[in-house]
Amino acid sequence: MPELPEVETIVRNLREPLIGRRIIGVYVYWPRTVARPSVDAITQRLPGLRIRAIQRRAKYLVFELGSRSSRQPTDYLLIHLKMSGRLDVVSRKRSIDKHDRVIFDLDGGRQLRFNDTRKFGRVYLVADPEEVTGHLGPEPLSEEFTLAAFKRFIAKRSGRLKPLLLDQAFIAGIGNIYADEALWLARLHPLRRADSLNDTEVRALYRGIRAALKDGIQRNGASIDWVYPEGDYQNHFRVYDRTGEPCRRCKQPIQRIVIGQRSAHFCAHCQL
DNA sequence: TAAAATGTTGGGTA
DNA sequence: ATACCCAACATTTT
Repeated sequence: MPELPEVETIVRNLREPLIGRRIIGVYVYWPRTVARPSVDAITQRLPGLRIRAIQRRAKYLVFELGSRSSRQPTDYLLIHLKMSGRLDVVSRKRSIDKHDRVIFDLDGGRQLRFNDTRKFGRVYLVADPEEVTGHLGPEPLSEEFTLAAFKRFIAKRSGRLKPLLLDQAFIAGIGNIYADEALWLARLHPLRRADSLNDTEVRALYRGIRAALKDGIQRNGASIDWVYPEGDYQNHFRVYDRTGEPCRRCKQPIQRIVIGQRSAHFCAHCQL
């Protein structure tokens, strides 16, 4: 479900209740949710570790864990929510939900519950987050992601823009909503070829990507269903989920086509 | 009922 | 190596 802005919002909201808490137990209800090292390993290794910091890399949540003696090597718990993953901090007295997959029991009486209807989400316990995130492209909102850097990356590609934006090895964190929104902002058609863009269009795409993601974060992400309730960006979509509705620039109806097994929404009149 | 859903990966083809 | 298609993962909602 969530893309970069939603995960960023989730991370910001989890810091207050979780940082400083100690994990005292782990319960796994759907073993395949534990990607690595194994169910046995996480249930044995996590208890006793304290949550030192929570960061985001692309769509991954990265929990930095440490024990009391700070000389011990740090462990990292990574969580990818995929399509329907949710993280709830609740009292341990709360009844277990049908879709709770992994529960982290914390000191202080509360629990972090990884709830995931479709079971696509995964947790990883690793010594180095790069083991999981090493293949990802640059963070689009980082300082290193300059226009000059973007020009270098896109110069190596030739495919259609929509799948390219969804390619996490090209840029990390963009999903179906923000890809469509970025292309509308850039006035570029989702089927345009990366190697057909002139300098002005590359710059427009760079700005569109950053603007869409920043706008999403500012509005706490997008909430389309029960999975992620706290956002407001869904009320500001320009194209996503607006098939047939008027383009906010030219009033022509928004089109929906399928590209690479995913829906793409765009304005055929002002995206060329 | 069929289709679609904010995601990723692996296999096969060209 | 890159591009692109399909299937798989699994469940709920429209």
